[in-house]
Amino acid sequence: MIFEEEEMDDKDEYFRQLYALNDSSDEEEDTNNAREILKQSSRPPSSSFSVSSHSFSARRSQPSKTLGNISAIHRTTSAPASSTSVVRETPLLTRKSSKLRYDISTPEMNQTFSASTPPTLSSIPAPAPQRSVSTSELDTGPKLNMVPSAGINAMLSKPDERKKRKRKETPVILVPERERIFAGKTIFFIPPNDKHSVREARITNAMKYGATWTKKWTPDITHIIVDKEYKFEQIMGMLKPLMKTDSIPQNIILVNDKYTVDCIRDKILVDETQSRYIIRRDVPVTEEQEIRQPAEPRKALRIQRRKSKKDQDTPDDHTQRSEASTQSQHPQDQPDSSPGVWLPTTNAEPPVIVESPRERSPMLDVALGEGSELDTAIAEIMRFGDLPLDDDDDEEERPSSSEGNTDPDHDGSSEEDLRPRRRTKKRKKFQKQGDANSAAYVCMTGGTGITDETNPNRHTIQILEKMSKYYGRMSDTWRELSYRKACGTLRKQGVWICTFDQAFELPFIGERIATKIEEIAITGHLRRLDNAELEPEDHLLKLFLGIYNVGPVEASKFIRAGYKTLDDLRTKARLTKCQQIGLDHYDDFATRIPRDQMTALGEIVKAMAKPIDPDVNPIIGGSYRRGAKDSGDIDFIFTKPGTTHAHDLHYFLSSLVSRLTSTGFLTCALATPSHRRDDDSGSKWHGACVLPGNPIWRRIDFLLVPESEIGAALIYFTGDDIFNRSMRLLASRKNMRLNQRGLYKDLMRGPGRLKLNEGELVEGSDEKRIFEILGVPWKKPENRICH
DNA sequence: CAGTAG
DNA sequence: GGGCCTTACTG
DNA sequence: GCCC
Repeated sequence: MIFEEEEMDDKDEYFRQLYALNDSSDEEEDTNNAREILKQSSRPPSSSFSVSSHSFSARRSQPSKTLGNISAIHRTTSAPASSTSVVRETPLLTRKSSKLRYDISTPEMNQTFSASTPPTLSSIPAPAPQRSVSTSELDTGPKLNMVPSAGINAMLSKPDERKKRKRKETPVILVPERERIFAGKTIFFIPPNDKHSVREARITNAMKYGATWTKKWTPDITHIIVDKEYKFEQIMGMLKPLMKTDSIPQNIILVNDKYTVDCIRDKILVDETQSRYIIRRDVPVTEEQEIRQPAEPRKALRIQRRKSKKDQDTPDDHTQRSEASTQSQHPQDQPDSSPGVWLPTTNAEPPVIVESPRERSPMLDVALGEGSELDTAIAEIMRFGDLPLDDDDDEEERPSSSEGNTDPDHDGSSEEDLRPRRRTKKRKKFQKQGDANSAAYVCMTGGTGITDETNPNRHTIQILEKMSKYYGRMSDTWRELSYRKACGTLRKQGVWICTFDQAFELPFIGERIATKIEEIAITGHLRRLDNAELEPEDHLLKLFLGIYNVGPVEASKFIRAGYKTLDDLRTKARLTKCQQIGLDHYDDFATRIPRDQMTALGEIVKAMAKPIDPDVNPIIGGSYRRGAKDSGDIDFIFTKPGTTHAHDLHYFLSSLVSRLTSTGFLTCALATPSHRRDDDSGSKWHGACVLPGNPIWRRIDFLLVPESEIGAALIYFTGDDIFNRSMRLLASRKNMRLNQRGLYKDLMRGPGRLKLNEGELVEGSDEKRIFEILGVPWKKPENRICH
């Protein structure tokens, strides 16, 4: 499988070509594709909600930090396995190892990659690239075809420009032609991506042995290889929309993930009808039974938990109920119409797992360390798969796993295995010190810089965000908050979260949201939301809430008053001045500001500020500082060296406002420091502005910040608000207080965190110091996106 | 004070 | 069972 | 809704 010495020169180019192929099938595409599949499933397989990956929870619930799990890796690496000694799984191990910078025992591979593997951080997508994914792109998505040797030879003859492309994938090295057992075979993997390290290895291996890997449904598919956690019904739910038939064509071999491994081991296309390759069916359960068919005792607790609380909801219990009812579908609803053809033995018992040591279990654990470690860790996990592939044999590895613990918490390791599931895990994993559990503070982990465009969970996030907004409209503050936090968690995941178990393990995702995540992953949408947005009042609420200075209370009043349109409000409703403006420019304020316009607005203000006081330093905060590609409004922070009070800058603000107003840049004032309290509190100015040549009014905020408070102010006005709130909560748990002016210590709080004194100012001017003092790993603005 | 916004 | 950020401004 |  390794090239001869004389071929080495060409190898780089060969790799380059392969990389090109791999790259083109990167991230967004395959996850998108995967989702497309699910999305097209008009009706989720009834069993879908009972599918869970036990293996996953099993592995995930182990407290060890996989990234630090050296021993496990080595063990696997050095244990060639009895039954699987065949295939060289080295690519996987090598890949992991190189990423993790562990030395491993595969010299030739090492030499190939250790030097060229880019630093982990470089694999984080740039914050702002706007890579839009079009469906056409998907449809025409390149297909990896490693088969034609002529093409390969052609590739091999271009040794130049080898450095142009960054290597990010393990190259596929074809075995000698006669050994290519999969030559001419086109394989469709489920899930149709290589985001999971083990699946990736499987795909790579298959390609090494001549397979063509396709991510989209094509007529020439010969094999479908399914990850073992998928049940038959679930697969059919995914495939039917693709195939446009109710059954899998007879010429297609559908088998589980053992198949390719065995084929490669035996160097032959093994008999696919063996029971060990059969995709399991869901064991039918009665309605009364737990939806998630417990297959392991470990699950018992969760089941109990799921059953337990049937809510004390007030605002939306009707929908809650409907939601619950829709969930209890019966697996047997699912028509057994599914084809028997490809299933050699219908309803065969799940094959006994014979295999033992396979590829090492993927490192799915979100090792959320702290400090710079965090980003590295996140970068690491981003490469790994989205689904558990291993189970069964994971258990044994556990003890050793817990030793290679890179996590900051060294305490309480005793309880880990006793504590069932995530209680243990979440706490262990994120806990940092006694008083402040990091899991509760998003600010500890921040964002990853994974952009919306490339995030494998972006579709889920979109829907959950809609849920959040829906609850916001319903004035259900806390559910709104919960959903936003859950979105923040998902946003940080580099892998597609598509099962309940996966989701449930994550911070801020409880059973209810986890259930929804799975539903979204499988069906592509959320019935709860579909219903919610059908509510007639919701439409109006959404409409009225779009008005600046109209919140849930006002909007509800409008609705109760019988207003149906914005025109109704214009003509009939009594509005405040600000609301009037908000209404007049309803569409304007709803329009996002592209980043280049943000910059342009910034230049105008800066140009105006300069002559007033060249020492004043204008900073654009908000989402712009976080690197957003567009923003809802523009925030300016004005600070000046030597200042200690906002008052020191009042002259500047009034001059600036007056000048900008006279040029027509500022179009109105919405909230300005009225000196009703004549302390120097008036430090902010809200209004609207226009970019010359553009009629759209934009919301603009000015904030005066003395130099002594600039650090705290930057934090505050950079946000995002979830990040801020979490940071402040963390501060308060440490008997401190964080606001836009500074970080204060020795704060006394009474019952209900009631503030008893002001506390003593510890830091206000240095943004990083505030992070430090709070024990929060420094986050660049673009990594503070938490909602 | 409630409501809204940041 | 209770907390869930904190401050500023408006009317 | 999640977390303690």
